[in-house]
Amino acid sequence: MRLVLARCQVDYDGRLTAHLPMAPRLIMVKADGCVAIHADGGAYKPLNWMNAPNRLVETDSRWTVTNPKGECLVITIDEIISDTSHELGVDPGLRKDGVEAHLQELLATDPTAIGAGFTLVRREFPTEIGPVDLLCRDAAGSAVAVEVKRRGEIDGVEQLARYIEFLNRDPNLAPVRGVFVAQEVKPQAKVLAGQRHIEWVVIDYDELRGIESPEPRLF
Amino acid sequence: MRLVLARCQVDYDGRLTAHLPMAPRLIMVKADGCVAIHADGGAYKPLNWMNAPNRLVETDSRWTVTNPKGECLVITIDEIISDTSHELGVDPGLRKDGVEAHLQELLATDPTAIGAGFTLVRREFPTEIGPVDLLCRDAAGSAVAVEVKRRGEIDGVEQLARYIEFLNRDPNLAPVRGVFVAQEVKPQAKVLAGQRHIEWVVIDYDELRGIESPEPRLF
DNA sequence: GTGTATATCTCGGGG
DNA sequence: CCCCGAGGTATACAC
Repeated sequence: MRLVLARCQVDYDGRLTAHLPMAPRLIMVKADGCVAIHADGGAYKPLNWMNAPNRLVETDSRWTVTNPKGECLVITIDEIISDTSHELGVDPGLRKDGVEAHLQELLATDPTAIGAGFTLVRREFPTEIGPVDLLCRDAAGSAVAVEVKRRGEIDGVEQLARYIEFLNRDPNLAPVRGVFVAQEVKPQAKVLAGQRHIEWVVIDYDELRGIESPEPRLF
Repeated sequence: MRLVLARCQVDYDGRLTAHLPMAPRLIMVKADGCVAIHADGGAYKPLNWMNAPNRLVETDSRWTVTNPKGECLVITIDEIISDTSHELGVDPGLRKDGVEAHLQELLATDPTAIGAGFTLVRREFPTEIGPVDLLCRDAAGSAVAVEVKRRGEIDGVEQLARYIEFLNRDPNLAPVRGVFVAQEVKPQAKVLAGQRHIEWVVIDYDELRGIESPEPRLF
């Protein structure tokens, strides 16, 4: 990883055009050739960047980064404050927990958290337009399509509505209920769900995890 | 901006839990207090990060970053390879051009670029499920909901269809036409638009800009 | 490669 | 403050 602190101006021309006036910034060049320009604020986003793969041509005062898609980043350097390189090696990678997949897994194990008497038919139940997260049967034996999200927004409701539309073509399933399950359901999503006759359930991830794998107790 | 190259292990507990095993990485601490951990690949995303505002407590071998939302990042440091700080000052900021907002603005100024005889009723016309980009009247006086995108994809058509569905409940507006406007409309979006009885128009951003603010000519 | 769904999305605007 | 939509979204994964 090469770290260059420099007073520089940056011009990007590609999916849009963008311009950064001359100022001191950090230029990061990583082992895979990608380039990012960071200001001294905002953890996440670089001001400008070019992802790998790309080609970096460097002269004294001008770096030109081009990629196969025809995008181009030009860094005009006024003054280099510091220029260092370090060998870091390949990162062993990140382990995550708590994402949607895990939520779906927990609900598959115990569908009663979605509705009393619910039983699981299948996870990732296939339809023509993609798999439904969970297909269940309710206490009365009716089919229920379940869409699981961490944050329930409007497009998730739309997605579930499409699945239900296709599932209802199967006479063995129709009529299919729809339940939208999330840790949080946005107001607009609730409105649209109402319109589409889709029910929604808010579940607590920590609680669900607690029920599924209760803390071992001494007594 | 402080740049620390170190062999470190990182544990995040907040919106999810995540773990990075011990390895050499770059730790970036910016002037606003935010922290980002970068590996030597992938321009854009840090492996782990904490956005401002937050509090950094530092001992020899352990940095603890906490924020008001209760998220927590712990960096366990095995060995510091390099630790430098630089004063960069506030960045003058990025100028962008070509984005959707500007497109919408141009079309609001001259809705005839969407359809002959079109007049603007309102930009960001509110509905229960969010604002429509433009509400117009066509030459015959019928209401037209317009969705503006840079790249017209399937979800943009869905979005417009939803708006129309809600607008049609208003007897002063119904029946509402829908026009999907973009610099480029993907084939799938065209197919769905056809199904939903939504028209689509491809507009040329440069041309539109030329019409709105023509180049001064010498003759 | 294209298309789809997710993200600790981030970021900015409007109520 | 929350809610919502855009992003040069990036990124992973299926087909």
